[in-house]
Amino acid sequence: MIRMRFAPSPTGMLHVGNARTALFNWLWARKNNGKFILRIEDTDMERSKSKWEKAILDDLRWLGLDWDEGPDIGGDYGRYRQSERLDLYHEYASQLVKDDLAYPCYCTPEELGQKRKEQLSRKQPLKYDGYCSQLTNRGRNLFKAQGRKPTLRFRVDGDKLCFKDLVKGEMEFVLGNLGDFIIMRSDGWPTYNLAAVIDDSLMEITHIIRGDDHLSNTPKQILLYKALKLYAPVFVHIPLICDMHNKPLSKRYWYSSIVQYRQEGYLPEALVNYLALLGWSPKNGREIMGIDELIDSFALEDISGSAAVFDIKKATWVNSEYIKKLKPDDLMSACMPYLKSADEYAQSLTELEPEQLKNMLAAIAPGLKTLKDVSNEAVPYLIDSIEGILDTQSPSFSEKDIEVLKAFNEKLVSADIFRAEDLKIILKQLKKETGASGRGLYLPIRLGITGEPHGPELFELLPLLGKKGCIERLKQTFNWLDSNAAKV
RNA sequence: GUCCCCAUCGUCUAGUUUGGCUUAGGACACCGCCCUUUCAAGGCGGCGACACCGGUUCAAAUCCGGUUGGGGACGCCA
Repeated sequence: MIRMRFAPSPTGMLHVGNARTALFNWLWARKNNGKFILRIEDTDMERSKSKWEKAILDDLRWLGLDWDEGPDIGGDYGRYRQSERLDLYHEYASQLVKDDLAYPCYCTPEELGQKRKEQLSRKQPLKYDGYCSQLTNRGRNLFKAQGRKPTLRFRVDGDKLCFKDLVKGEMEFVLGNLGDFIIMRSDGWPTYNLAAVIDDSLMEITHIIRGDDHLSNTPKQILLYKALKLYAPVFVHIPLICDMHNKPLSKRYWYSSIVQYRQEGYLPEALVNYLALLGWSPKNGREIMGIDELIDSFALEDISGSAAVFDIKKATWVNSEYIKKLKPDDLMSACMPYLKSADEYAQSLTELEPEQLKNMLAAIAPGLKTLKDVSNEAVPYLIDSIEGILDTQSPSFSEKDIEVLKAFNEKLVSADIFRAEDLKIILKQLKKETGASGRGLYLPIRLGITGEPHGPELFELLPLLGKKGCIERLKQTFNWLDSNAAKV
């Protein structure tokens, strides 16, 4: 049974990088009919907040990355918050002390900082000098008498350590430049390395897919697995995601946290699709892939070894592809929240007849990059009054344009029915009578009816507005022109 | 300072394991054309890369060494 995990620390929003890590783990679990476990690594009491845990869970759900075991639903492998597993860490840590594989260290953070500074200025490798590893009982008692609370350090022993990483290949680390490291804090809480090792082993995690910033932690962890006689998982270190300056993605950019994508109108399936393409690509070269296809073609051997730059333009393109594929009903319900939270124009759309709104949205869908665009794209075509738009857009009409508009208005008034075919005939006649064609014909009509120079196909739009709607809008435009004579 | 990772178009990448099939393929972006008697959408096309130096070889993007560049780790963060 393949058991994968995602183990975020609740110290902030779910980021794009973490989301991709979660996704890869999830994909591998689902592909192998394995389990996907969510574990909260909240051993940093200072920074961990339950509101962040909640936010992360929300984002994962939104992305569609569901878990089989986790803090909210439990599971057969015990508690899923590290803060609730303290007894386990103590148990294993005291075992290490008993075996003399770990020892109490009384150095204070200040002293350690000082030592580090000196090593740096002497251009020496940065590592713990092992001072407390030599401590006699008397020395220990002396520190205790001072009221110092010790940390626990793991004794690093041996000359080198090898392991295989599924992406990076055979790894070899020289242990000589690794100092004894802290596994238990002076306040009795474990550090990341200890807690993660114990949990991954007890939870029988088979593969760990994580960012390659953890690559140099891995030797420490393997040392711990060995010392604790615990089973170690397979390591898969994936490259980081960078911004356009080639720095690991930071919160500096709005698009680095997942929650932003909800607000900006990205579809979760689209984001998942794009994220999957960052550092991985399928053998067949396909790019737009639904979740099932993603699961089907995902393979660890196709993960790239080099860092990827997050390209918001491509992410947006993927999103627009997904919007185009939406069925009218789904499109409408997907757009609704964005219409409701937009300005009053957009809100008035939500009161339209569902059928009419659906048709309108379908007409503008091909031009949407994000769902949020819907308010900008749709409003000008759907509201009854375009006076506000005319005031803000202030389109300019030539004399010829106005002539065309007036002629168009007359044709409309005398038109029997008004469908796309009727419109075509009307325009044909208009062209003949006014001599206007192409841009000279279409643009004034678009402006006169919508106030905007861009928008969906007129042949779809105008029939939806209806004869009455078009005439009403033209009337508004004529009025606007009269009161803005200077602009004509 | 020490250790580790990475290096193909502006970006994501294919090709690298098993050297020739590659005038290095695809996608985004950009540009142009076509379609639609408009914009967008759509179709077609263009631009555009093997970081550098050496070695091995009949042959190297592909193997080896070095250089440079970028990133990571060295924390009582994860």
